[in-house]
Amino acid sequence: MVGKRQTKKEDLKARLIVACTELIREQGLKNLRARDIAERAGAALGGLYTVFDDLDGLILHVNSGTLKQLENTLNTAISPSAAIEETFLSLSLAYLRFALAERNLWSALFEHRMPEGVSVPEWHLAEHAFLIGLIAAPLARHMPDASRQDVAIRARTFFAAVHGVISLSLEGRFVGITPEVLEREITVLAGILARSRS
Amino acid sequence: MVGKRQTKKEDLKARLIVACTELIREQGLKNLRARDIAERAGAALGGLYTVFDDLDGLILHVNSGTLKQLENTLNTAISPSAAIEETFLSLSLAYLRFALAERNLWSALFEHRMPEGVSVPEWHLAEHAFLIGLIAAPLARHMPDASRQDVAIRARTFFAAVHGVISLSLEGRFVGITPEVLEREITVLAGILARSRS
DNA sequence: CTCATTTTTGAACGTTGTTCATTTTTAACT
DNA sequence: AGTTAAAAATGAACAACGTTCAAAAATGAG
Repeated sequence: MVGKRQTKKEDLKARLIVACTELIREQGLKNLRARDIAERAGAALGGLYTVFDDLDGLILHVNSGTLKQLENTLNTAISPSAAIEETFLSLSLAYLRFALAERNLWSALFEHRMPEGVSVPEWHLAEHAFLIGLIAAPLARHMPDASRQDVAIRARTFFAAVHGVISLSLEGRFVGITPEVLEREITVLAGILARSRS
Repeated sequence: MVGKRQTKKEDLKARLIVACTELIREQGLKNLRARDIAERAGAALGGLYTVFDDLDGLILHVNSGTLKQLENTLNTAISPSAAIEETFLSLSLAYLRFALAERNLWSALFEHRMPEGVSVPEWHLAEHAFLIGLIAAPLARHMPDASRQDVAIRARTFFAAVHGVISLSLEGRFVGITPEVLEREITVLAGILARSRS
């Protein structure tokens, strides 16, 4: 049997992650406060620092959960046998809709920065890999002479391109465009990339 | 003749912008401190708030200067009569090199967020327009049936795509790639976009 | 039940951005 | 030049933040 000590600690950790996720979802990463998290989790302020090194550690776990959500969403949006045009289109639109539906959680994935000198831990970097894999699979069939690594790099490029369009739109930089136009542009870009030959 | 009052105020404003620019360039937006800016500008802490509403106002002016620098760099990178492939390639590579050379100032352009509820002032949003214009000019020749606005939207999409690739790389998300590979990927993407027909 | 150990707590600390009463500077007017 | 009201500069003080830590509460082995 697991001791009451460890049980309570894991419970606190889970409550903190839930509270932090909700607060980021509701108010965005920039308005996140350690005191708000502790209060919503029903814990003392100091408790947060008995589970995580600092706020960044907690945010990393929230982002980890968001990535898992995103992975599920994207996985159910595609069928492995579909043509590359259809797969790119489905992935891009599913990504766009996820970003729109969970704007703050999605933004936190890319807005969050580690403090000076500290880099993102390896276990969290690795969690991004599925995004590349999703694109690399159909792309490999279009790059039969390329190495596995080159396909992965190209997949990363294509993801970053679509991500950039969505990101710059939702950030409200430049003059804003309507969601309908954004969806159209994403559709066009996904088509261009799917049909491309370098 | 202009009064000593106004002269000194403008001088203070200029010194603050220079100091803030240098500090962002050296240490990045995240490590920017109001006290450091005032000290480097040779001013009292409170002086900052007699010229700008808050730190965000000052950062906006720094970003304004960075955009002007970027505009000069990109303008000298292209020739108006060149083919679209060459123009897209030159612009993309010049943009990449600017981002690499002034990484922190360039990052600040996109990392900076206004406080809750406050939106970026119109005069600063308008300063981004040249980026779209640079791409829209050659693109219009490839979209003869499209309206001026549709061309601008597509130009924005293409910029965002290239920007996304550079942005995600320099942020160090996912597994990093070397500058050479990044340059290759940017070259490939610029070619794909230049040759695209939707 | 006892009590040494672990966990939880929230007051306190150092560091932020911002404000404001005070001092200093400016320039219009005798 | 001297006077003085207005403007500007100053830096101590304030509120709010992330983080720490001495003290209190909870735990579980004997």
